[in-house]
Amino acid sequence: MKLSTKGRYGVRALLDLALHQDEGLVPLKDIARRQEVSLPYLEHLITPLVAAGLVKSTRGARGGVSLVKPPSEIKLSEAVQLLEGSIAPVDCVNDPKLCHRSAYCVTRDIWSEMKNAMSQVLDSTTIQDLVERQRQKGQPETEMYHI
Amino acid sequence: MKLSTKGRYGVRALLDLALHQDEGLVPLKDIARRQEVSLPYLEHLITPLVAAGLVKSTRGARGGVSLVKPPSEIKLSEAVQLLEGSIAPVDCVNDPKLCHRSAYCVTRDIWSEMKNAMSQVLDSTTIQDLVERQRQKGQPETEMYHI
DNA sequence: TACTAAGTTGATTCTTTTTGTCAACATTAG
DNA sequence: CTAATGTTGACAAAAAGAATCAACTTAGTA
Repeated sequence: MKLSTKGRYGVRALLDLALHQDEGLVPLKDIARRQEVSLPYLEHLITPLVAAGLVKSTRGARGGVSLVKPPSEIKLSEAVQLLEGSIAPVDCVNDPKLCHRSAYCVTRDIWSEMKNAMSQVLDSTTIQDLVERQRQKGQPETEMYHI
Repeated sequence: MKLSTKGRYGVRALLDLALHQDEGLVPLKDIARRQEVSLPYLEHLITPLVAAGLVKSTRGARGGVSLVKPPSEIKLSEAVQLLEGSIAPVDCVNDPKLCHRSAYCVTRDIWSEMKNAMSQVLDSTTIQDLVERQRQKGQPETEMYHI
């Protein structure tokens, strides 16, 4: 039941982007540095978010990425879905036809309940919520880390 | 966020075992056949359950496995923990020291909430609950599948 | 116009995890 | 004694995860 780095880094990238929105276009390089992720990898992480229209990218000098919607309208469920695919613990929860036992399988019902429990958390949290929590905690990113 | 076959097959094996408790010791071979899992693989799945004292095994002819506790006292959280390890979406939820960002990381808080949501489902469901659901659904296993 | 700083895309690679299999062994009933 | 079972550890094939690299496109700017 582990989240991959796609989901973890991807959500952090969105949060980082939201925190720096006011500075205009944010270069991936900056996000990569602050979030301690390699730039080539971040480029791949951001791809599905751009494809889905959650993030807009601008090429060229002074380019970068920006959020298309306000952070308050970006649910974590949406982001995680794009980054990781379905959070269902087992695929048969989404598509019963994948397993011929589905109709009589009671464990499948439990995995479905787990999915719902997770969805409830992710549906009720937005990037804006993360922004506010971050501002309360302070130290929004690693910027003050100069070794 | 996928459950591995260990968790899925393992919980099904426990349910199968609970459904056939009254027949005395249940050979792994029978569980493997009904649950459509290879016997050598099932042997490995059952190992942590035996080691934890959840399941008792008896070698030799007419041997097999049996539940140590009544099904009503076996929480799914306990079973899944043994089969899969922690359900925390990220390891830093269990051990903040794993990541130097933990203290200021708000995404970690969200993953922690997800873990709690999942735990709530698994803590409140026992193998006995599965047994009862299965009896209501009928067709407890594949026994009536003769092609 | 050239140059440079970006994002895009696809191929490739390395590592780890998953999902098993196999063989040798230990134990017990009959 | 023998057959049926569980135990253990080594091994391996396949898949997924986690990147890296190179070639390309685009856009600002000197």
